[in-house]
Amino acid sequence: MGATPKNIPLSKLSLDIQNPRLDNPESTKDVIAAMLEQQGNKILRMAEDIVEHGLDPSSILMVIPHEEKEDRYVVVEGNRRFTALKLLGHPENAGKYEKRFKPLADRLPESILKAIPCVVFPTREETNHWIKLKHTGENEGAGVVTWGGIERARFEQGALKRNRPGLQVLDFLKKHADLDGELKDAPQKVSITTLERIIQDPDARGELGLTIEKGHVYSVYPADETTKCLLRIVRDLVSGDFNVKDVYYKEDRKKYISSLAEDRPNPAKRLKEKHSLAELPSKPLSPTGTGTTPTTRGKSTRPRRTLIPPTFAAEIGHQRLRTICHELKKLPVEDYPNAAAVMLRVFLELSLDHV
DNA sequence: CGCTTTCATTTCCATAGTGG
DNA sequence: CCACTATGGAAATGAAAGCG
Repeated sequence: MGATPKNIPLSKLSLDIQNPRLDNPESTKDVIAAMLEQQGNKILRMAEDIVEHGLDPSSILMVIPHEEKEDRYVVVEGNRRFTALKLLGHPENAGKYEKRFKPLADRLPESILKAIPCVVFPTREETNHWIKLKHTGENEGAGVVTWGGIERARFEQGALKRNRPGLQVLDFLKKHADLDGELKDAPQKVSITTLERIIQDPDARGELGLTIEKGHVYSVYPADETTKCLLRIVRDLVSGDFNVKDVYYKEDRKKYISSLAEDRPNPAKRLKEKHSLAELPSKPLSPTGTGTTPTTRGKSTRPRRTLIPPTFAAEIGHQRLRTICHELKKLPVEDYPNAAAVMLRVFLELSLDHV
């Protein structure tokens, strides 16, 4: 152990000859040449970003002491960043990219190159684990788990100002519909770009009674009509046998929308005014259950959706029976009436045999 | 000119293949 | 026999073209 943070000037840092991105370079000159050869434009882009925003403070260079030269360090992690910095310091080494690095170098505040935040490790071995985590994927979750479409959309809508229509649809459904059973984690599972492909098609929008202005989604139908059809679409999206290719081209989308049939909103119920999906008040929990106010905690007022109540407790000695019981607590009867019926029969017959 | 649609590139995923 | 890797194909996303 003993990784210590330290600010080191550019002049005291060396490129790593053993950089895994490169195939056997001889000298640091080669390293730079090879890095530029491999990904010149990416490094240029990074240099631009550094000039504009400075160095990413959350991600510092990992260095180890130089083997020969006292007082110098070798950069073992962050070589792309370091190459960008080095070329910002000495654009004359950038070969064919020189002309493009020069103006960037002129704009770079000098202080940046004087003290580059690094973390010093005593030996290369001690860096291996951390480098692996950064570069070899998720590592069962120990490493970097990259964002999917939904996470990205959330970020774009939240932190950046860009509105994502798909996200508004999902948030709307979370507020206004009971997402349970197969749809419980639908908001995480749907491919948001596919959803947006549908609702960004003007013809589809017309059928669904939606409009999008500056990324904000509006509906001209009452909430329950909107919910009905959006829920259907989301259900299709997570159903497994549905993906982009079903709505890839305009013609596909047309077919798909008409296949929604009565799940489309009823034109008779069209409202005069459009309203924003985001601003609709939440729907009351159970519109029908007025008298029996379920203020008491404990029992759920929601109608049961499975054959065996999920709370049902029984000691079942038989392995297979136990798992069948478990499955019957999860299988939504509405959606799988036959499977549920057959399973129940098997469950009963096996139970009798077992007794 | 901005919004749609189509095309191209990148990324993801499943499966066959390979070696321990 | 199992676990891991390479590979091809499909899907998602980004970019360009097209259209009104």
